[in-house]
Amino acid sequence: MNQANGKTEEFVGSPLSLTVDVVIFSLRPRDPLQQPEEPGGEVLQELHVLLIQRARPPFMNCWALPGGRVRPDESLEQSAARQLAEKTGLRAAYLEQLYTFGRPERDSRGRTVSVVYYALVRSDKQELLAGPGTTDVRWFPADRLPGPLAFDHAEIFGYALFRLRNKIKYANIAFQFLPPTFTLSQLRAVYEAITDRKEDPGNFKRKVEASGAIIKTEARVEGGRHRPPSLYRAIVQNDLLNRGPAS
Amino acid sequence: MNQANGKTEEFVGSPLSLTVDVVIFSLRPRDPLQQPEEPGGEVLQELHVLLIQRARPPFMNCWALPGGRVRPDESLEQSAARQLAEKTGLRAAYLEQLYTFGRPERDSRGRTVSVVYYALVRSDKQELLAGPGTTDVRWFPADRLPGPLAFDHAEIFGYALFRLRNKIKYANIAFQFLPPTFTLSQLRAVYEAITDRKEDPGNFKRKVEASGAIIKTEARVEGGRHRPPSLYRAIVQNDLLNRGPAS
DNA sequence: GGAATAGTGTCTGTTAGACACTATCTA
DNA sequence: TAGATAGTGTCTAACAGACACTATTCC
Repeated sequence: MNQANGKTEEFVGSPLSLTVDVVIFSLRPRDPLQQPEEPGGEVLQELHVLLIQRARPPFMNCWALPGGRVRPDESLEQSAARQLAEKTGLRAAYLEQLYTFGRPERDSRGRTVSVVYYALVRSDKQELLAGPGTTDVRWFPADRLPGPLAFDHAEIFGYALFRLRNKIKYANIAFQFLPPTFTLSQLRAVYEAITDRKEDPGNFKRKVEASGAIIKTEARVEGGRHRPPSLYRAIVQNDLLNRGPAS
Repeated sequence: MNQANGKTEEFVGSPLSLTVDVVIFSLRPRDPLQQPEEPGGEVLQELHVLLIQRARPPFMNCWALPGGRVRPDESLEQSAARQLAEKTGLRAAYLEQLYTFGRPERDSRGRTVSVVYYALVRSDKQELLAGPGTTDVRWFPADRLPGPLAFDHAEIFGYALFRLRNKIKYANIAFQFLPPTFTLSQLRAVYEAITDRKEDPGNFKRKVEASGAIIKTEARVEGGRHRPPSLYRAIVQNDLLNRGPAS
C-alpha cells in the first residue's frame, strides 16, 4: 500500500465513497397467504432476505440491501453491525465479510466502493424498524425477490446466496439461525431450507454429532405430540474456516 | 449503501484512503546459498512471496506488500493488476480478491482501507523492476520473511497463505504457477511445495486426471535422463468456485 | 394400538491412500 | 544392465448415503 506516487507521501483522502452493505439472511415461516400450512401442521421454514425500500433517487421505490457510509472511526465489521441496527433494528448472530464490489459505474452519483457483509439472524420475532431514508423494510423469500433491485444489488445477493449454500456444507454455521438450544430436527430443517435437499434424519444426526460442533444437553423438549427430542447446544468456535482473519 | 443520513443525498467523497495491496506468490528454486541442490540434481521448488522495501516513513526500510491508491476510473481488479505491473514489472497468471482490511488504526497517516488481492505468478525468469518509492524488490521464501513487515502486512500475508493452502485442496489453481504445458511431476511439485506434504505419484495422477481440470497432450518431454513424461494442458475454466462473483 | 418423530444398526458403493508392480527412457 | 522416473493394478480403511429397524411419546 500507500505511497502516493513518487513525490511526497502526505495523506489525503480520495474523491470516493466507501460504504458497507449487508445481506441479511434469516429462516422464517413460509408466507401462509402464498401457500397454506402443511397438513401435519408444522411450520415450513424458508430462507428469507431483508430488503429496504428506497425513499429517494436513484432507484427511488426500488428495493435494496441495507447499508451506508463507513464512519472514520469504526472498523468495517462494526460498520456492518451498525448498519444492521440502524436500518433494521436487528442484531446479527453471525456476521462475515463477503466481498468488496467496486466497479467504477456501479453508482451513478460517483465512485462508490462497497464492502459487503452477510449476516445470519435468528428467527425469533425481532421487530423491524424502518430507518431514515427508507419507506419500508421487509423480509422476502430468497427465491422470490421483488422486481429489479437497486444498483448491482441483485448480483451481490446472488453471490451471497451462492456462498451461504456452499459454506453451510463444510462450516458449522447453521445453528446461527437458531436459538441457543435447539433440536436436531430444527438444525436439519435449516440445512434443508438452505440447500433445498432432504437429509436422512439418522445420517444427519451421526454426521453432525461426529463433527463436534454441537453437544447434547440434559434437557428435552416437553409437551410435543411425539417422542421428546434432546436439546443441543453449539460449541463456541471462532476458527479461520468459519470467519476471516483474526482482525 | 447510499443515503448519507436522512437529509439530502448529494454525493461527496470521504476523508478516507482506499488502496489495493497484492500478495504475490510464485514458486521458485530454493536459494542455493541457503542449501545446496539435491544430490539428484533437480531443482527444489519453494513457495515465495514478493515484497518491496519502503523508501520513506512510516516503516522506512521495512519490507511491505506492493500496493497503492485506487484510481477513480479503474475497477478494483484492474487496480490490483496495475499495482502488480507498476511496482514489480510482473504479470499475474491468476488474480483473486482475498479480503478487505479496514481497522481504523492500521495506517498512522489516516484512515486507510485496503482491498487485498492475491496473485499467482509463473516461475519463468520475469525481471523485477523496483517502482518509485521503493528501494528494493525481492522474492522471499514464504516461511522466512524478513523482520517485521510494515503496517498489518504480516497479518495479511498470513491470511493469504492460509487461503492459498486451503484453496489448492479443492480448486484447480495449481497449474497457474506453471507454463501452459507441464508434466504431472511439475504439477505435483507445486502441490507439495504449497501444502508441504508428499503426494504419491500414482494416486496424484489418477486424482488430477479424474478431476477433468487438465488434459494430456500428444507431446512429451524429450532429452531427459529417464522415461519421457507426457505434457498436460489445463482446461480453461472460470467458475465461481475458482474466483469471486462474475463482476 | 396408531401415528408420528427420535434414534440405532447395517449394508453398499465410492473414495483416499498405501504400496507393489510394470514400462520406458538415458547413460 | 543399472538407475531413475512414468504410469498401472490392487488392496484396505474410512466415509456418505440408503434404508430397515427399534424406542418413546401423545392421542
